[in-house]
Amino acid sequence: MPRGRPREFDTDAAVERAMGVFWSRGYHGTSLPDLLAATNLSRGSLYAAFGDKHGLFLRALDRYIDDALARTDRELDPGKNALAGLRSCLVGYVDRTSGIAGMRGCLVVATAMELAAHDAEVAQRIQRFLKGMETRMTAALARAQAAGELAEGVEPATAARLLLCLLEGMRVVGKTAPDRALSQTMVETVINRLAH
Amino acid sequence: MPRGRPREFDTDAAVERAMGVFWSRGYHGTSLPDLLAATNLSRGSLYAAFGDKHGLFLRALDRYIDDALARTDRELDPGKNALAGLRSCLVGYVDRTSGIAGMRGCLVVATAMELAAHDAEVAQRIQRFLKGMETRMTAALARAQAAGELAEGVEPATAARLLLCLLEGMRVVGKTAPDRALSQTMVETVINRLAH
DNA sequence: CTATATATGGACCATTCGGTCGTGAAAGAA
DNA sequence: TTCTTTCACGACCGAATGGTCCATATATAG
Repeated sequence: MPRGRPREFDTDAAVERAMGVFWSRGYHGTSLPDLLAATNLSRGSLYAAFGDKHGLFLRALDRYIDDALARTDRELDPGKNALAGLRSCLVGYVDRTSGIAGMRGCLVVATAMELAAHDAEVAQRIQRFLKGMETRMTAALARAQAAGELAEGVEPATAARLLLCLLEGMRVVGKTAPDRALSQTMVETVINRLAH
Repeated sequence: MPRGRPREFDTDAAVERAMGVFWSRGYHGTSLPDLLAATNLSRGSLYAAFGDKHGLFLRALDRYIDDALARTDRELDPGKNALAGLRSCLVGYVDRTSGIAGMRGCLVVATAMELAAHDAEVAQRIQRFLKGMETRMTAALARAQAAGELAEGVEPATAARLLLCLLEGMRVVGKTAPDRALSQTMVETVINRLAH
């Protein structure tokens, strides 16, 4: 059994707060003082717990990706209707890419554009997220197809890639053009075209 | 008539080289020495010509956007068939988001994610690009519809927003998942669904 | 109690940041 | 020629960067 003073701060909470800072400022745009203020940690504690800025960033990115994939798993729960799940997934993105929420953007997309080309550890995580989303949507579309709910000639893999690009594109467009109504009808149109 | 030594360096060429650096490293990831090396300018010359780093960045961003919109104008030339123009536009994005080219990414998308939320001058330019792309595609779709080439129930404005999100999403996905074949069939599928 | 382990806060480090300035060379216009 | 303008080079600036270290306080285990 370990002796001595136990860890007093909540590591997960610190990661979550750091995630918020990286999310709104980007990796290079976030300074150590920014992170110290957000986490309420001292320099020594932060470096002892996470190694360095990059290590903390990876932790935050992992956290973000885990959350996003878990939410998608909930929305595309195989127990529920597949098409309804995809619809709620898309509608969720409409919410997250409209108005103020839309301007917050997406940590994965921002990180992909900022670091993926020069940072293999980051690139691998981005790939994990994108592949994860794509396979989940492919599976949901396949279930919809098996249930006879898909329109003629709709290939699950192809449609999943389309939805993936659509979702990530919404995050980009949502950064400055939060036209909620048009996004909403766009998503409905896509779903209606996919379904029969 | 002006007297004295004439300007010896090509301002536009310097902007273009700076654009390349910002493109691959991002705004915060690009240092003054990076820009000096890329442009072959001295510190004094660069500041005299562009004011500061931010000013040079805006010039580079404007240049990038102008180029992109001009290319789209060429592809969606009203003199040609509208649907064929849209197809070549999408195919061009497949090229630009696959393999090595895909990993280069897009300056507009990267800038939107990195700076748009905190920089009004940047946000306005991102909006100019997105609006410009959307209106051009809306117009092309309207021409296709007028020519009776569009499938039943396809609304130009809605479809244009869909294509806009699709294209920007391809830039994101292309950063790490350069699956050319799937992108290609996805684009073909979309066009075929749009057309009758 | 003592020993151990973990926190804090801040001093401190070398490096790099964006930005300013002055000197001197170079070249066209008068 | 002489004047004027623009360039390159590099020293220089204060501030901020990411990162290390240490003295101290505190709380638990033995």
